[in-house]
Amino acid sequence: MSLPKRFPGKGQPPRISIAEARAWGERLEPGEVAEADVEGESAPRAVVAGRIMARRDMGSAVFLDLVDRSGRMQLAFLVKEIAQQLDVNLGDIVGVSGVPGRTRRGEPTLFMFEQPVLLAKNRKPLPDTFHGLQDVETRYRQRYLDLLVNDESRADALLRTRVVTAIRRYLDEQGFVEVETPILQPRYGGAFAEPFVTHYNALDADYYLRIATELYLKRLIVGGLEKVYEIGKDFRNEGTSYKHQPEFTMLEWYEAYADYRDTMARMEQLAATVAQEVNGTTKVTFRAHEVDFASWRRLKLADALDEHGLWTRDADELRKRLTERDVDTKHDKTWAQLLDHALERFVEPALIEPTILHDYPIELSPFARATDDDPSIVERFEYFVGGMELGNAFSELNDSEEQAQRFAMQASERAAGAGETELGDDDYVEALSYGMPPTGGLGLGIDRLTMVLAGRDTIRDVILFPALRERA
RNA sequence: GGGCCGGUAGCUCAGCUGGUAGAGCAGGGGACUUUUAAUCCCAAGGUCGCAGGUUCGAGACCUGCCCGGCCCA
Repeated sequence: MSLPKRFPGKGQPPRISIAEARAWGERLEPGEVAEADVEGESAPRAVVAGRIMARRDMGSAVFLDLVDRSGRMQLAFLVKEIAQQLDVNLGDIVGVSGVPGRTRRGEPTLFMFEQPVLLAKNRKPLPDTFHGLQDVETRYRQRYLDLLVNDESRADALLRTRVVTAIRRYLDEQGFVEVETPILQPRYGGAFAEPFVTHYNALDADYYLRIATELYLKRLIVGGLEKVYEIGKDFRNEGTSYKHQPEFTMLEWYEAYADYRDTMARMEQLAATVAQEVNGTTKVTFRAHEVDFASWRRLKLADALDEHGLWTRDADELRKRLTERDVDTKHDKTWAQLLDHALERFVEPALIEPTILHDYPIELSPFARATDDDPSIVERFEYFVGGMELGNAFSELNDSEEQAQRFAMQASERAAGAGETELGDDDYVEALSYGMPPTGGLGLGIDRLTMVLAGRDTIRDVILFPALRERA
């Protein structure tokens, strides 16, 4: 049997969404069906299509639940001959044309007077439509089944697209231009992370999947595009956790003539705007805490560490204090690494309320501009919600000579045993040497933001196809 | 990489102290004239993650491995 390639066919009334058909039914009284306005006209029809998600046989009457992306609606087959010959099952995709109405009990229903058009046959049993699909591994490996039977999964997927749309709308309205920069790069940089390495056959050269968009976007600021952003995948060759995936979606923006204070204000505005647009409120519950995206605390990094008795510029002293707190520091070679460890272990988990942590040590921040009153501290901030970092931003270093020195500083950190450092990028330094306006830049983890807005505990719930090992 | 937990029918789950594999839903057949997790009857459905081992006998106990989850590094 050959199934139709389109529905409805040419010359037939257009398909409407199930939500629209349902609303049509809801305008009628219980027990009522839509009637023709004019004598001699046939009753009005609603043409809809979707997947059959329930079938209830009742003697010579059959009821189906039809589902599309907009919602669910009951179909009633009350004509005996049609009901008895109805040859469709759970999971089949059908198109129908029916008269809108409501049953005696008030359920919006399409009353059917002809057979549905079978558009796709389901040949495998669907997962339990009452309990849904519970096995997390199957949910990730066969996400289509998860989306079909678990309403929350579908809601999360749709919420994520609203997040991205809201971000784009905000930035577009603010005069930013969206750009695309290379994912395959001859050098990687812009973050402290291990790259994925690949090989470019035509050039016979190793290339890297980008770990950040930073350095290309700033080249565009040099080129005069003034306000740019990119939303795209970054790749980091590391393990997974509730907040880590090897490929993840990052927003970065760069704004000429702005500094990190302007960038803080813009981030706060974006966060509140997106939350409001996506959820209708700036308040969300994440990991059992209610937090408000419209209310950000600003805290100096040194003060945050001092609250835990961990602010000192002396590496030996810091190591001693961490060891006293049962932290294993044997992998931390430099002061900067010890500090990072202290931040991650004690400060970050405590930042439940939306918090901006600012003024970072220069060793950890090779692209950020120094503060006016302390050359060892840079105009950089990271921001946190629910004990999780959402992003990182700074007043961009725009002096090419100083940038070259910073790369040299990174090389000496590396020589001292720091594992995560920036490799130099002469091509980037050259770009800066043509002059880059003072610029404020920011990165934002889209997956993590979506997690918080969706109230999900794991990043895998907001990534449709999370990374999994190949099954043997 | 380490520790803990899990993997039984397509799905959701039982399975005791080791004694030969169970239910509900889905799928098949039947009954029922407004049901909505419809209901009722019948039949069918298994590499108990994989491989070894212990035992008269293993879904269960032991070892290794695979996949997933949580925590730690």
